[in-house]
Amino acid sequence: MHQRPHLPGRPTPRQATDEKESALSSQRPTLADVAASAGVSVSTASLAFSGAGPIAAATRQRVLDAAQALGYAGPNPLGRQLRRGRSGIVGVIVGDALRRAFRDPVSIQVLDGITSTLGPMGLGVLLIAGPHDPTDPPVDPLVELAAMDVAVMMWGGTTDDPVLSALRRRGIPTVLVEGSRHPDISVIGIADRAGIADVTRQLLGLGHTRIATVTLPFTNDRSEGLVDAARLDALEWELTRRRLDGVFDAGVQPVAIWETPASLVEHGASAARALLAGPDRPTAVVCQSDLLAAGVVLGARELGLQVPQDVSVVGFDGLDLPWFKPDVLTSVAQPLAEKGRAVGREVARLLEGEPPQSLDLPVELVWGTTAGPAPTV
Amino acid sequence: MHQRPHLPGRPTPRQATDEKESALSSQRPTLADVAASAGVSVSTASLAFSGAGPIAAATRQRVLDAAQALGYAGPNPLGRQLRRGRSGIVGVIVGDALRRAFRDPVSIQVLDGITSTLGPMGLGVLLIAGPHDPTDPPVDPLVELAAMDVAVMMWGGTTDDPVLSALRRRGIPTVLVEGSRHPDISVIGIADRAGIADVTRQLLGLGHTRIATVTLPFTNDRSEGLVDAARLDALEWELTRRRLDGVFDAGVQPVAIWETPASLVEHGASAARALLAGPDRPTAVVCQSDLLAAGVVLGARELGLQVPQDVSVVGFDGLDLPWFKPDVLTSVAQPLAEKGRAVGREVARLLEGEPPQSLDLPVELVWGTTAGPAPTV
DNA sequence: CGTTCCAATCGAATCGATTCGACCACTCGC
DNA sequence: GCGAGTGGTCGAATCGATTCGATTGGAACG
Repeated sequence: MHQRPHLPGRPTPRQATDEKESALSSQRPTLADVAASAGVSVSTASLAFSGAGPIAAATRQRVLDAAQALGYAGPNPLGRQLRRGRSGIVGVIVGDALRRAFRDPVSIQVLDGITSTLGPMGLGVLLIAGPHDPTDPPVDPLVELAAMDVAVMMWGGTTDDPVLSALRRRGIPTVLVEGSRHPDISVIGIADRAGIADVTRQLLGLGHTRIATVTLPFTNDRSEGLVDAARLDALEWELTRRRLDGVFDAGVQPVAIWETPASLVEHGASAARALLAGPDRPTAVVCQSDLLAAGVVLGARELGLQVPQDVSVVGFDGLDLPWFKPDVLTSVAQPLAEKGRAVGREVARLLEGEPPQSLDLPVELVWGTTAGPAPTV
Repeated sequence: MHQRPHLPGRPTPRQATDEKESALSSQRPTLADVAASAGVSVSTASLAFSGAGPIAAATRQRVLDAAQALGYAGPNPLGRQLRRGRSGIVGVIVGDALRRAFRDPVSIQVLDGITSTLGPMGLGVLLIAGPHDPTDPPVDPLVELAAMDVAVMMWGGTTDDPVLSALRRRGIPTVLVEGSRHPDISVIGIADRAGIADVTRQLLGLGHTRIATVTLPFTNDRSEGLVDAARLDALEWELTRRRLDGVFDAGVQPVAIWETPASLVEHGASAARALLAGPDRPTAVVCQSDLLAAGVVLGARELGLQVPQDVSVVGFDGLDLPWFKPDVLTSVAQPLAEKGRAVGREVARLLEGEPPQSLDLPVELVWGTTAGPAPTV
């Protein structure tokens, strides 16, 4: 693992200290080389690049020319970072393997909002996968080892999340997206519980009495199926619980609670196949995400049911799904990009040394074509 | 911008050098603090953490205990990185704003392959957006400034890409995904040209004579519509050209070439509306991606056409689109995750100091339900 | 009992920058 | 003509680790 031909990294430590520096200059040039070549001190050369301090235009140009001649592409970020005590990196931990996490447009849009806010601040996003494969270590080594000034956890997770405690141990300020309220941690959330309660009440107003609900995962173990009382007790994910509570808040006792292993169309479809096949099927299904809802609609159609004539379906997120056209999901829309931007702003605040501040964004009911009056039996 | 209350970063530079070190230890502890507290030298303390060298178990434990007591969470990555000359970071530049780039499952799956290969090697992925908004600077500042050991460009781009030259200037080894063959740069590609030629020949064999093709973007300017000779000359993206050449290779002169601004369902749909409305419509459409193909199918259905009875549609990528069920796109499947893994392996090679090595992965024809014999007129 | 050898430990150099305070000419104003 | 002020430059300390070579103590060996 050591004796490779010629690494870009550290070469042999025996540098010709008493030789002419530029003699064996196959190494990458440093600021010191540039300074020497320009005939100025290192500090002056630094000034030429950073612009932090007074410097004569001529000197500056001389340094820049020398840099050009030596093929020096600017100060080494590693040196700068060590000195500054900042890496300029924000670790973003997504709640799953990337290919699964990002099949959900929700994460993508939030991530886009985050990067577009952080970018102009000179911060980069380090992508870290969350816990997924049970054979993996519970926390990605990057969480323990990578340099980051702030961390963002893209899924609220549970309160005693090992990732969260690792970050805490390292003293890395953290922003939770849709987590549970935590005393000294920033949580950027949405009014999902109230939003779900609202849309559920609308369904009640339309005469629905047999209402089922299709939920996001309860825990990391990714199981699928009908939820009984025991399972309900085992619910760990705060997000799932909040949205479920929204249904309860409307005074509804669902005729069925179906847990899915991920927010994906196919899992909505299988939920539909299970829930809507029997004779006493529900007349409305409240889903905790739009992808699930879309899946339920597709599944219902497979069964020969019409939406919304035979069954109403509502989702959550307010996604724009081009392949769903001309139908439009009835859904509780959350401001996805704004959520990302809010995260970005909170990251900035933390970097400034401000205390954590949580925030709840509003949601908005979007009445589409997938929900309507309960069928008259 | 300077006088904030208490930053996590560098505080006041006036440290009590002649004081007791642990006196005003509100600062984060360093390895030196731990060493002092454990009564060993800094080098020994380092050994206790890195395990690189012989150390007595008892000593090691003493250091670890001291660290625990001080709340020292392990060596500061910044110091380590500077010393090692490596940041452990791989910059991945996606070809667009994240929200657009990642609406395409192709990028996501490749990215997943990359991270899952890089992760076990202790490397992290720094996400960098490619050029998208024309008002933005042509290269993201991160490309110029961020610390990275290797860069991956997720879209081949053009040969004289400004991002590529910036990386070159910085001397950062680079891996191109689906780029044009470059002498001293690693390119991980697929046999897309041959694959498209193959599927096009199949269409010929099925009696199709009027074949149109729907392409990926020609340039960064994101225009949409029929391509004339002038526009064909302006084609910059190598990827688009290769797949187009595949059609030509089969001896087909397309009755229409339609350029889309991105690989998205809706752009496929508008292509269909434009291409399939007239009386002399093509009987087959070759699309450069599956999302485009799916869009074409949906668009065709909107026009009242049946697929594949009235028009055959083939795609490229071999995606699994749950919402497209029970239909299955006829497509040229590429090994997406394997592509990502190949990128990861090549990154590893470059880090070892090996010379760049390019690679072409095979594709496989998947015959689905969206292509069939040409309609008998 | 004197060597030899090895494991364990330490000191010091080093990575590549930033930044503070000192210093040196100048110019300006009186 | 002299002190104050200032723009420009430099030296040196510093960030937090890693690592090489030297040193030490004790066990094994002849």
